[in-house]
Parts: sequence; C-alpha cells; structure tokens
Amino acid sequence: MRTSWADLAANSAAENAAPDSSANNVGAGSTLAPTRPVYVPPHLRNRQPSAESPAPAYGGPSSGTGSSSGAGNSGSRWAAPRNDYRSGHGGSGGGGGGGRTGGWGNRSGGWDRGREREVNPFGDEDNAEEAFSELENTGINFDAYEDIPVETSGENVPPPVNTFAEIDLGEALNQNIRRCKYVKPTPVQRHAIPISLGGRDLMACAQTGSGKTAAFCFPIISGIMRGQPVQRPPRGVRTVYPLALVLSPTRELSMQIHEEARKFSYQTGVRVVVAYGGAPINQQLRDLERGVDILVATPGRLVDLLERARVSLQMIRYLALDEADRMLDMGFEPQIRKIVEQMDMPPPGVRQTMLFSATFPKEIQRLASDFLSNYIFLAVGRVGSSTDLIIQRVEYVQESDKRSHLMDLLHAQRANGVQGKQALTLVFVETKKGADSLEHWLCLNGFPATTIHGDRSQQERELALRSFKSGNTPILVATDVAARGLDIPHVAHVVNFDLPNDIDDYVHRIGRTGRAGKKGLATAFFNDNNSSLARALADLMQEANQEVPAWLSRYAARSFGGRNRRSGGRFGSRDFRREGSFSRGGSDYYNAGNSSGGGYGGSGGYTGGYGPGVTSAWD
DNA sequence: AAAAAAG
Repeated sequence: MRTSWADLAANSAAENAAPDSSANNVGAGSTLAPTRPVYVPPHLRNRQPSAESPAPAYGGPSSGTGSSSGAGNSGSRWAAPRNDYRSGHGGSGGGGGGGRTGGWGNRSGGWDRGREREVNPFGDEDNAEEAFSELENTGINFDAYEDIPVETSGENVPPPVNTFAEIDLGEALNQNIRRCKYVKPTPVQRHAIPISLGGRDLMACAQTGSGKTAAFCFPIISGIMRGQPVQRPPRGVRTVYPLALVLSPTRELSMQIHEEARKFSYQTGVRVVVAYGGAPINQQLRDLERGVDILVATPGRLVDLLERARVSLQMIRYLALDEADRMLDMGFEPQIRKIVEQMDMPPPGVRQTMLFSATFPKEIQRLASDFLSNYIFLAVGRVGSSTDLIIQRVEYVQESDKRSHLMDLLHAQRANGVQGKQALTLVFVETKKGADSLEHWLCLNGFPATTIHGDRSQQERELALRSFKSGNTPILVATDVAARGLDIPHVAHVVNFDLPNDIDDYVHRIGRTGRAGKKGLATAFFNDNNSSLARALADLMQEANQEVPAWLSRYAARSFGGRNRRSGGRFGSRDFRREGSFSRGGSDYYNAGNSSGGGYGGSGGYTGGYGPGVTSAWD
C-alpha cells in the first residue's frame, strides 16, 4: 500500500518539474512517460491501489474494500457509459482559455496522498446539533411531498424519479445518503437529479430547505466518480484544477454547503474544499494543494485564488450557483461574469451549469441564460403549506416604537417558552450599525443577543452563529447576510424589525423559520417607510392564506406598485423563455387567474397550487 | 441606500 502511494508522490514531483510546454504533447490517449503519475479515479482512491490497470477499472470486482465502508462495489453498473458532458469533444469549440483541450482525455496528476486521513463528517457534529437531529429526522411529513406542484420546461426533460434506489448514484454515495437518513428524494431532488445526470443544464427554483444542496451535489459527486479521468495540464506547480465549482453569496453559506458536500462525498474519494474571505488564506491553500475535485467558494476569495494562479477553472465540468438570483444582482454580477466568462472556465455546453434559487426574477433569468446552454427550467413548490408552518404577521410600528415593541414580543415569548428558555429569534435589521446598536440595547435589557453582519470579523460572525444555534444566545440580530440559505434549525421566530425593500429578500428572510417541518412565526414591523413594499407584501400574504390586516390592504391599494410588483411570480418564477412567446403582461401562461403572478399562494399555481411554503428537514 | 464579497 505505502509503496504505491510513495510512487505517486515521487511521480507527482517529477511531473511538477516537467516543462510547461509538455502540455501540448499529451493529446488524449497518447502514452505518457512511465514516470508520470498514475491517475486514480476518485471512486477507487479509498482502495488499496493495485499495481496494474490504474484508470479504467470502474467498479472492478470488490478487490479492495480494504477500508471500512465498501466504496464502489456496485459492480458492472458503473461500467455503463458515463453521461458525457461534451460529446463533441475533439472539435467542440475548445475549452475556455483556448487550445489547451488536448489533454482532456486521460490521466492526471496524482494528488492522492493524505486521503487516508479523511475525517468522518458524520462523527464530528456539535453535541447540541446531535441532540436535535434526532427530533429532526422524525417528524417529517412525507405525505406532504406527494402533491408538490412542479413545473418544468425545456426540451426533452428527463422524467423524475421516485426513489434514490432507482438512480444509479453508486454504493458509496448511497451509503452516505443512508447515513444522512434521507429516505426518499425531495421534489427538487426527484426532478433535478435526473436532469443533471442526463447532462443537462438547469435553472431551478426551489425553496431552501427543500434539499437543493443535495440536488446539485449528488449528480456532481456521481459524475466525478464515473467520469473519465482527466489530464490536468501541468501549467503551474501549485495550480489546482477542480472539476466542479459551487459559488455562494456568503461565507457562512459556503461553509454550510461545504459541510454538507463533505458528508455526501465521504469515502467516495471525491474531495471537497471550501475557500472564502475573512479567513487566513494559508490553510485554504494547503487544503487545495492536497487535492480538490469540488471547490465551494465565495466570489471574492475565488478571484483572489485565480489571480494568484493557485486555482484554474480549465477543467471545470460542473458549475453550480446557489442563490443564483443573488449572485447575479447588481452587486455581484461583474464578479460572477469575471469568474464564469473571463477566466479559463469552459463555455456553456462544454461544462454543465446548474443554477438554484428560491426566487428568480425574470430579469435575472435573462442574465443567467448567458451561462446556460439549452437548459431546463424547473420550478418546485414548497412542501406542505406556509399556512401550516410559517405564520406571517405584520404590525404597524412607528420607527420610534420598534424597540419597545420588540421587547414586548420577546417578553411574551419568554413567558410562553418551554422551560423558561427563550425560543430562537432571528431579528433582521437594515444596517450593520443598526444591528450593533440593537444588539447592545437588547443585552442591556436582559436579553442575551448577538449579531452577525459584514462589519464583524469572520471569527465573530462564526462565533455569533454558533452561539445562536446552540441556544446560548437565543437572539440573533442580523443584516441580510443571514437572509439566504442558512440552515439554522429551530428558529421559532423571524422578526423583520426593518422590512427589506425587496419582497424577494422578505421571502428569503422568513424562510429561516418554519424549517424541518416545525412551525414558525414571522413578524414584520411596518410603517410609512415601507409603503413601497405594501402591495407586494399584501399580495404575498394573501396568496399564502395569511391574514392581511385591513390597514395593509389600504396601503397596498394606495401604493403605486413600484419595482415590487412581483410580475414574474414568486416561488418558482415562471420560465421567462415561455413568458415572451405565450403571454406577455401580467396574465400568466401557467395559471390563468393568478394575475398577481404569485406562485406563493395555495390555490393557483402550476398544477393546482403552488403549495404554499413549507420546508423539509433536508437542507 | 444598504448589504455582500479580497485585503
């Protein structure tokens, strides 16, 4: 065992010494010098390496299940032809930077040393987390998944699957699915996974909490495992060539995705590395050097790594954008375009691209279509009903009364709380300064609070989140940095102390509660400053079968709508490609009569109702 | 206008 790995290391060093120009000589299938490193496909990396037949032995007989859990004994099924992400490879427009596609076929630099130290991601949970996860995995209402409305559009949409078993993900991945206690796929998984496995690009609208992380991770991991080994051009000694890139808009969300992806890829040999700002780059560089198949990153740090030439996107086969609408809004778009279009990433059609978000305004869809090729649009309603799970309230509160009003809520909540403990309450404010000052004031008044926002150090941010999750500090005051994607179990109450200007942000914020099948409460403080949101808010609540205060309806009637008209619909915005050709204006193609465009509500919707919001335990 | 993301 050791000898082979020692060889790999030695060969790797040899490769590093090779002149750059050698890249031109390693066409697909050409024989390489015997001293070059042997590529070990990810799914074989946990086995005892055998001296012969390094690469193509997919799912070979269970010769080496030497390490604990049988990675890859699914036998001949793995010999099936993979879904080739670039069928026209030789002449297909060249990968990214141009001209360097020569070596895509075979073998690679081996960076497989050190893999034996893989930490069991299922073993190192927080204790608090563990206690909860028991509860977590019981009360799932699977029946609620049966009639989730789903809409797909695009050419030749692969049919959905009903079980994980009928998807050929491979034994190692299946085992991780069991470890995660996933029993059956969520709706977004049922649809998205076959689409991705079929090699298709995807734009998916699905609520966080609907299992979308797994929906894009499973096909990526599986695809990397079954994929042909690739040649990593020896461009620079320390440059790494990930095969998949997952981008997310906040550091904490990247961390969360990384943690999940690590679980899914445990003992598959597929390596996941995370890179984000605010943390020392050195550890991240070391992680990268140990090898990376899937890179999870925030845009800023990734650009840094690209500019230092520590990462190349040349070999990217899979690109996933989480919270894609956020990634493409005004603040982020240039950075994303730089990464996706101006570095060395293969173009659409060569790589496979997946975009996920709970909200997808059609202007953003238009931007996003630049990144996609012949994609499938998927809209999945939420599980169950927000009527059941998230109760939304709006209260008219003057600016000057907000603090005392919040205090009243917190007092009442504490009185009702179990064992006198304060239920987890997430308070959203507009500004970072406002967050600090509200936190300070809450603490002064006997409510243990902490805060998370972009002016805090990364260490402080992570501490705040942990402290909140553990219940140590049951009140978290946050800016929109915490609005999206974060899975914080057991948030009982989301308070919109300051309402956002954009209804989509409201949707994301309240989605932090009512998760994992638990009930949630969302309270908003509304006053004249928020009048531009009145219409959208009233519509949204109406569609979710929430009680809309009469005063809010009056505001809504008076308001001029503005940018918040929600023309595109809410959850699972409609595919903008169809909108153009069929129905313009407000009336919608999928659902005549739901003219306010909402997918949010209970009655309209694609196949009889965009199941109003709910969540699964699987995110 | 604010927030996020590089240092």
